[in-house]
Amino acid sequence: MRLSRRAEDYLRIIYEIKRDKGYVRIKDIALALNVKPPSVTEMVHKLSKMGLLIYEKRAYISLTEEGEKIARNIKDRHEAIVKLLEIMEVPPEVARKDAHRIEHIISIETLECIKNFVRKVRT
Amino acid sequence: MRLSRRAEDYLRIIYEIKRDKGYVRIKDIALALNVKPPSVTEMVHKLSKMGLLIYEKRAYISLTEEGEKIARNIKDRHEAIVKLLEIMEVPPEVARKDAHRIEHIISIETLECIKNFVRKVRT
DNA sequence: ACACCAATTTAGGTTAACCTAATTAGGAAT
DNA sequence: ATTCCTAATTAGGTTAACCTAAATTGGTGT
Repeated sequence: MRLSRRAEDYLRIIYEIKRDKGYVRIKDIALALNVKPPSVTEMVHKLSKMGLLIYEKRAYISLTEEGEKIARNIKDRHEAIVKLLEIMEVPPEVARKDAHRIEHIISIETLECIKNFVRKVRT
Repeated sequence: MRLSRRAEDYLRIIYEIKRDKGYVRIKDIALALNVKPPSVTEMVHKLSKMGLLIYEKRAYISLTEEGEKIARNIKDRHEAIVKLLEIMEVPPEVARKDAHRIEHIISIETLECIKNFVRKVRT
């Protein structure tokens, strides 16, 4: 079954917090996504049930292989879009913000075209 | 108050149906957006309360100035994005589909940059 | 005038994602 | 051992956008 945009956000943020901080807790996610802890608990349970992360009550959170794969895929999309927006001279903070929204919704085909385009122009 | 993405979809579709067909009814919108009539009735009431369209029970639907302005703005965004994707050699149907999602979420700044870029490259 | 039909509305769900307020758990400090 | 604090959970809403099933309406044909 297809993941919701929001679920993808959670996975990406968990991946980034892990990378930057070494461990991930409910609070960190809530802070990063600007939501309240109960919302995080709820989503984390859902993702856990889907086999995308491991979570035991009041413990640290870690992504499964599957979950990490998805998170990295989203980041990949993100980076391609940011580069594209940079080429178009969008100011960096705006580019980051917009990329975070666009990353969830473009098709694979479009993503590939963007990557090619960036590669070509970038020489 | 800010419009939801979905509300923008309704406005754009109403605008297009009006242009192509001359009049707009609940059924037409339901068909175009692939939702059931009760959902349309509900949203149309909401948009009517917001002053974006005129609707009396079982009558035709028409946009107000304000509503039409928004609808045209969305279409404007759409076209800019489609052109951009075309430059990147995204197949037309894919471009249209992705543009419909992207049009709702990019910032004005990014939109302006896209327009400039398209203008520049297009020469 | 009546009966029928297609379009619409009403009534009453569902789901995803959020929230607040109140409770519980576990670790640190006295 | 008790207290305290922070983090997390539970319980119980809310909102937006959808749905199905049933009732209503307005126009058409006889």
